[in-house]
Amino acid sequence: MTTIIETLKNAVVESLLALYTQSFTHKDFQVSETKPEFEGDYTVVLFSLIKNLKKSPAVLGSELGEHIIKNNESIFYKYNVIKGFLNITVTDEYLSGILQKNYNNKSFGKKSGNGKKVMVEYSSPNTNKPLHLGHLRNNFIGWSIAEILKANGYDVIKTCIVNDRGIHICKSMLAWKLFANAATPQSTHTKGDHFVGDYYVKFNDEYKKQVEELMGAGKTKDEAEKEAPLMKATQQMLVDWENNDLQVKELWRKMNSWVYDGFALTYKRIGSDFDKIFYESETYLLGKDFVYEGFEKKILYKKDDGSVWIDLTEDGLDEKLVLRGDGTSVYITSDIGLAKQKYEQYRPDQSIYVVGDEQNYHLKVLQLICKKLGMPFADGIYHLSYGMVDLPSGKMKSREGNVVDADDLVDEMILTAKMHTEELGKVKEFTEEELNTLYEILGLGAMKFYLLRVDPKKRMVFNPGESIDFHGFTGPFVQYTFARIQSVLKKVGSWQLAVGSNEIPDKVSTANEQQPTPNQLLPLEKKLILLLEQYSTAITQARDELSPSVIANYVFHLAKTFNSFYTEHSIANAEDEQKKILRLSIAEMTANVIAGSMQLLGIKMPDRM
RNA sequence: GGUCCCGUAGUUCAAUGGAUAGAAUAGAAGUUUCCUAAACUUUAGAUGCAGGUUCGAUUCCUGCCGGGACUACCA
Repeated sequence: MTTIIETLKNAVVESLLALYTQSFTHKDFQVSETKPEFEGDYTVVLFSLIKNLKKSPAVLGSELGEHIIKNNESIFYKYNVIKGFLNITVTDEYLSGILQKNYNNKSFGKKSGNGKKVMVEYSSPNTNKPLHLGHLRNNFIGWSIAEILKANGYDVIKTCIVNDRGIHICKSMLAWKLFANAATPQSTHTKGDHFVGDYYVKFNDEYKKQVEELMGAGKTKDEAEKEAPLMKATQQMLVDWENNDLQVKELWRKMNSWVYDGFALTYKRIGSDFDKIFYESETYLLGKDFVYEGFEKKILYKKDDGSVWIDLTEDGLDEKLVLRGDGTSVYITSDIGLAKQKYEQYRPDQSIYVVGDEQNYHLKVLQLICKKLGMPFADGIYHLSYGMVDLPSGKMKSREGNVVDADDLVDEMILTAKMHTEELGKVKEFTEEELNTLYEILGLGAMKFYLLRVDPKKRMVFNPGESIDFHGFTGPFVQYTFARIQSVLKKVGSWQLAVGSNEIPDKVSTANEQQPTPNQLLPLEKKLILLLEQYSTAITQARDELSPSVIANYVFHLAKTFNSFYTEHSIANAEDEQKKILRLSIAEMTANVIAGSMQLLGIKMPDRM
């Protein structure tokens, strides 16, 4: 279905050709919503056209307006020109038609399949510590982007690379071995990922002590850090791991399984899931084979110590190591290998990496090397770079112990939802189970909305006090609007059955014939239908910008407008039966679009709250 | 040092080069015999500084000031 904005753009292009025999494209001019202080619904900005056409804005505007209306009278019926702006009004009949056709169409605004496949990699945790606030932003963005792509007709594969090996994993393993006395998550009643994370912290504490001791004995900091027994033991453990030492591998498997159990709980709770999980332990050796190719193409070169490098200085970057002197691969190498494997297994047209902006350089290097090697998937790599989440006090630093733990935060949000709900006392007859479900829906809704309402590219501040707010530009605000609509629809209950959706068009069109006055829709009614019609535009824009915040802003605006409408006009007790049906249709369609939008953000809707 | 990002109401966020820079929250003042007041209405409050590009700049360019990230044979 063509949106009103597209229709208007087409009409402008057609009119320009018909009137002045000059062709323009959609990109040559702008169409936006008309500002509320002017009359009209959509505005064509004429400035960019007047140069080529050698017309004054006033003349161009009226000639264009006249022509557009004459040729599209079912959609546009009135115009005015102010300065360089042509304001056009949409007919009530057209908007009513959209409403009648779509008020109970739950897939309204979504696009049908376009045959393109996109892979979205997100989350990508380390198995040495529990998830924190930053991971939550990553997870919510990744999940939402996948939904937004689906709504735009893409075939989406959600994936995750688990960083389950390496020196950092060995640190928690070693600490457990030395200090745990064979304790387990079960024996200590601790969630597995937190349990292992505690030993990672323990390692760092003990390591720090050793380093300080050595420095007290006259060593420099560098020497002390290298010579500390714990560090040496960790490095030995990594070597043993790579040599498939049975005991080390067994310990590694055991501790990782604890972490996976913990992650599974968290993922389930926050609603994250993946179609395919890659494990670094299985992919870290990949990527070495491209080295030979690279030598042949004279892209890579060897240094005296046997290490292999690529020179990216011509592209404004540095020289980058791809293989160590001993022939083992580094991060970038296995990432290239993984990228290749992804391509070979799934053949996506595009591969989106949801990765923090501290890795901008790394991802740039990754894509550039792939390009230089002539990999077919190189151009499809896209880094969806998101900013860090700061606290009001500044950056989260695990060393300073001010990391916001994901599980704690979820608990806190749900608890806050509970307190608010109990205070308001609107759902007293809910069962225990219904209440718990409601608290989760509200708490998670508040948290997801808070983290997704900001453009991913931007660094954002997480304010514990404000984020728990359930008023204003928040998830619960939108959820509340939805619940209210459900309440009205439930109360009126039988309207669809009694009236029948196929009867509505007759009634409205009859009314139109009898009453050709253009003011059939009240301002807020019209505003809402216009907004609802823009849903698919928001979905498209969210994809173009790869930003869930577009949806969050849209749905908030919609809910806000509906609340004004709800306060201003009675739905169930409307002036007459026709108005009642109109408003019920608006309410139902608003509820559907709200639920659809929030689904794109991974947020569920309560029927009551 | 080099590369890149960011400076918008007290605070947190908006604004493909377009009309009088929008919201939310905190502040002030109101709205409940009537579909859920987690709501609605009114009010006050901002583009770091200095230039440039043009009909028009929060947006593009240059310089300065302030904040941040990256610049590992860690991942």
